[in-house]
Amino acid sequence: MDDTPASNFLQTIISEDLASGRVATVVTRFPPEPNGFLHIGHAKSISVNFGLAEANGGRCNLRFDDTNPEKESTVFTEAIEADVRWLGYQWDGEVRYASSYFQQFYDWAVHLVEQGNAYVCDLNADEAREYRGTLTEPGRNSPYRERSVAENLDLLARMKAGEFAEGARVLRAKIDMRSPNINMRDPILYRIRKAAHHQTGTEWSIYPTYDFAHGQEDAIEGVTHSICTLEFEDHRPLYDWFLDHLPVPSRPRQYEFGRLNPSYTVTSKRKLKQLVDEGVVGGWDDPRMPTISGMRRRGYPAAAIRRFCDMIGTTRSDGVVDVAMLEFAIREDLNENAARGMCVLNPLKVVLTDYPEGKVETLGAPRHPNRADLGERELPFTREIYIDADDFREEANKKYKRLVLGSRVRLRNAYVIEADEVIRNERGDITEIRAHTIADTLGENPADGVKPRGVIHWVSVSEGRTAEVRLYERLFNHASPDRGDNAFLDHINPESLSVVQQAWIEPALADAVPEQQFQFEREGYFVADRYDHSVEKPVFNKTIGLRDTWVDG
RNA sequence: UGGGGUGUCGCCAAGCGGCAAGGCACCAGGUUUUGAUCCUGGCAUUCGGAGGUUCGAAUCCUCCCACCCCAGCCA
Repeated sequence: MDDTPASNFLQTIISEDLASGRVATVVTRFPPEPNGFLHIGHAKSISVNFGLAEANGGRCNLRFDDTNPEKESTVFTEAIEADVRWLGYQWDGEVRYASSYFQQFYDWAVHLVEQGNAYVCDLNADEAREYRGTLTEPGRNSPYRERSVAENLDLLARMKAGEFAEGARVLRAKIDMRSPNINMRDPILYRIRKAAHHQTGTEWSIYPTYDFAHGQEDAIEGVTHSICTLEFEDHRPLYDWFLDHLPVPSRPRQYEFGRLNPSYTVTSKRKLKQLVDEGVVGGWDDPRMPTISGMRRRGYPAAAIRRFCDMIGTTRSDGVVDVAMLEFAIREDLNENAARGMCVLNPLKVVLTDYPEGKVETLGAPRHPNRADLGERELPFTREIYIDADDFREEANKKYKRLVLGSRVRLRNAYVIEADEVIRNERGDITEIRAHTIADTLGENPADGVKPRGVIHWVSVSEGRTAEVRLYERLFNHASPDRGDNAFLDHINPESLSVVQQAWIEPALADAVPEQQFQFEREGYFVADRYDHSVEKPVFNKTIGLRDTWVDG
């Protein structure tokens, strides 16, 4: 895709490391905790980590940071692996698990204790908080801080053996309770958890914290550049402290970049879960969700998501990225690759009075206006057709480029027609339009020089098929729904989903395969639903509308 | 009032002492059997603010301001 690595501060660092010989081969890693579904923010992290490795001839690992058994499960590890693969990336070797290093971590904890750099603390959570101090006040030493090495070793072994209740004791590093960086105030290394772990079962009753695990995981795997988001910046001194005090096999370095915050959406796991739990959306992969599986179901091409991640760059500043940029990337990809078809969402029947009853004329139409390689499709034309009700007016000004009584419009890929008459029901609603074709207008302009006002799409009444079409709009009607705590639910767009039960599609569209993407001409991009679509019962999801610059109605 | 960060066009973002890239959005034209695409042009005398250094500053120095992160036995 890209021949030159994107210019950003991380690439600059890597280039220097490679040039100086500090690093021979770049190794990065994408380290999600398997406690939820991946979202657009993770896509950015994936793009950064895999992208940097790829651009520099290195490797990238997929590693599950599974240090907290209570919230994790294999349904998430499986979903995450699928998402990463779908995005188009392949990790180096086997999937890694922090949990497979548990014994090593424990040995290192013993090492720390032996060196006098860690101790078992009996303070409970509330007491520990109190001793920790505040942002502006230093903390105080735990009364258990000066236990002997022997006692600490004994207590740690018994913690591991499961002798103590959850919360009864923890293992802490002995650093500095007066440090202005709260992470350095004797951070917790191990806590007691009796929960079963999805990988290690009941083997362990103590589990390492993120801080005591992450840098060592990187060191074990030979990760050279450990890239995370800005909120971990304060943890870097601790990350380095462990590497300084442990006999680790390599020396990784941590770098941080600014998290991706797209407008009109939320990315906090808690809030996404709330949307699912409260039934605001249909599930984690609802097409309106910013999850990778949601975007996939919505029809966003993986390549467009990757392109978007490249477009926005990688920096240390935090800001809100306009979703218009994501939308641009999606349209750019789909415009290039999606086959065209016609679908009438709001049907209005047109009878071509001069056209023979029962005649079916098979017209050919290109699948793509400027990609001959995609070939043609057959397009049956008949006396009765459907057009969209929005494409007809009894009268209109010159700017209305659709069908108007007494004037002409081109039927896309077919004839120019002229509307003659409107048929109404008892209530006065228009139920049908009578029109006639203009002779010899297949691929030709009318011989009399009277040009049609515009071009509209259509579907044959007898040859067309019906489909369910799900129309999606933004889930939120506020650019920053994430602000505030629960206020985000007040910004839900009540019209984020509307379903057209019986739209009319041209027959060629019924052959669609799940996840196949199309442009329904003049309407937008649509995808055959990954789960619900079938040839017998076609179901399409609206991915995104066409860019619309029509100003006057 | 502790520590760590960030501030360049509406949004994202290059730039790293030599005279403000690019993309998105927007606006104006052209082409067009999709009001799409495509093409052309426009869009920061100014870089959070104020001082200073220098022939020359978005880039260096000083002070100030705004915003973000940190007080889970979460990651």
